[in-house]
Amino acid sequence: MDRELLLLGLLHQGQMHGYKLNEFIDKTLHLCTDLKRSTAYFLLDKLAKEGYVQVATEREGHYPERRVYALNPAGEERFFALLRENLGGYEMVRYPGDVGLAFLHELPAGERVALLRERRQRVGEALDHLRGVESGEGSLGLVIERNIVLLEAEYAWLEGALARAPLVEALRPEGAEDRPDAAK
Amino acid sequence: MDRELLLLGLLHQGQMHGYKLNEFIDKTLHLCTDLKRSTAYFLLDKLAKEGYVQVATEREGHYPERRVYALNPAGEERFFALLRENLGGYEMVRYPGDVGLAFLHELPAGERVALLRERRQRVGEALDHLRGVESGEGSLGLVIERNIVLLEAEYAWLEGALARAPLVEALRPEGAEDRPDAAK
DNA sequence: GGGCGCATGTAATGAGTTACATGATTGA
DNA sequence: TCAATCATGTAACTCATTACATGCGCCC
Repeated sequence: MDRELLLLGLLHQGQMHGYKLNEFIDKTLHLCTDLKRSTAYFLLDKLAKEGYVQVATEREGHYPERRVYALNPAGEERFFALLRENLGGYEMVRYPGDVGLAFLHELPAGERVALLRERRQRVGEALDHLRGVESGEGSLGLVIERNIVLLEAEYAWLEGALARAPLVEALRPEGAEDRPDAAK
Repeated sequence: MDRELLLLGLLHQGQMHGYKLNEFIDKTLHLCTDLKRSTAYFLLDKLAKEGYVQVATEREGHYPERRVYALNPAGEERFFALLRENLGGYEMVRYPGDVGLAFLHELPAGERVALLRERRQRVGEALDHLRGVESGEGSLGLVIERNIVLLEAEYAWLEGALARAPLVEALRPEGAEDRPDAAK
């Protein structure tokens, strides 16, 4: 649903053809979505079928024909409905990294520290990258800011976890080997 | 892939049949996964076909037959491989809520504040819920802790955004109405 | 005797991705 | 002339979910 919100939102700023839209998403919105080209084309057609956008074909010079999508009143309404739903709610996100954490105690202390350090490194890289992105227009700055804050929290937590890493030793099931994989 | 890691990890603590496994996931692991019953059964069979787990059927009393899954050496190896991959890496998560934020400027200031407050409320509720969960055994405490930290960061950021909300006014495109939806 | 718990599955559906197909134009 | 850009799409596939089907045992 957030993908449709994204498309409706972009069209709300002004009509556009699919290619331009995809370009814009790839270049400046890769932060808040990973919507793929084919999916965008598909969803645009879907939105057209559902009566939220009007389609017109145009051509410039001898380039291939373009399908230009524009929001109609129903689409406008839908946009604001989805926007309000999105902003007013919060759905808990699942971090795949949590699964690994849940089994951290299965590894020997040395490796635990090494792997968490590696993760911290990756988080640091992502953070550096994000800090290098300039905010652009609209509320995009908010999105960047929020992601930075969240990554910083992630980083800080990893720091703390690393500092306490040896203490987690106590959590290991008794009788566990120090190199469980080498036990073959 | 993290779903398979989860199953392998659970089986690493000891053999189990599907029903028990699902029960455990529903009861104590709903924090780090949303793996569904059918999916678990399916994946267990898949892991068996791929040669990572052995299956045996047993029955207790006159209850339905159970399929008991147990890790074999290949599965053990796979578990540690996936675990290392998971812990050592970090993949950027996409928050659906970011899409809404990216279009925040399309709403009148009053509504922006109201909606962000609502979101903050939801985050607060999730936080309260998480704080009430006791950590249990293994490294599960880490997962809970991390999720609390991240939610706190989310909450704090929303506080900040709310405090600055009127300032975002300047970001709105010139000529925008104050109630864009009512403009019909 | 009726409903819940035990225990496993299948079938249909959906959302999204990957890979592929097409064909003209522009620039090196 | 070779590659990249412009522009759109289809088909096959993966992954996961929902809903449904089954059937015995246990307890009230």
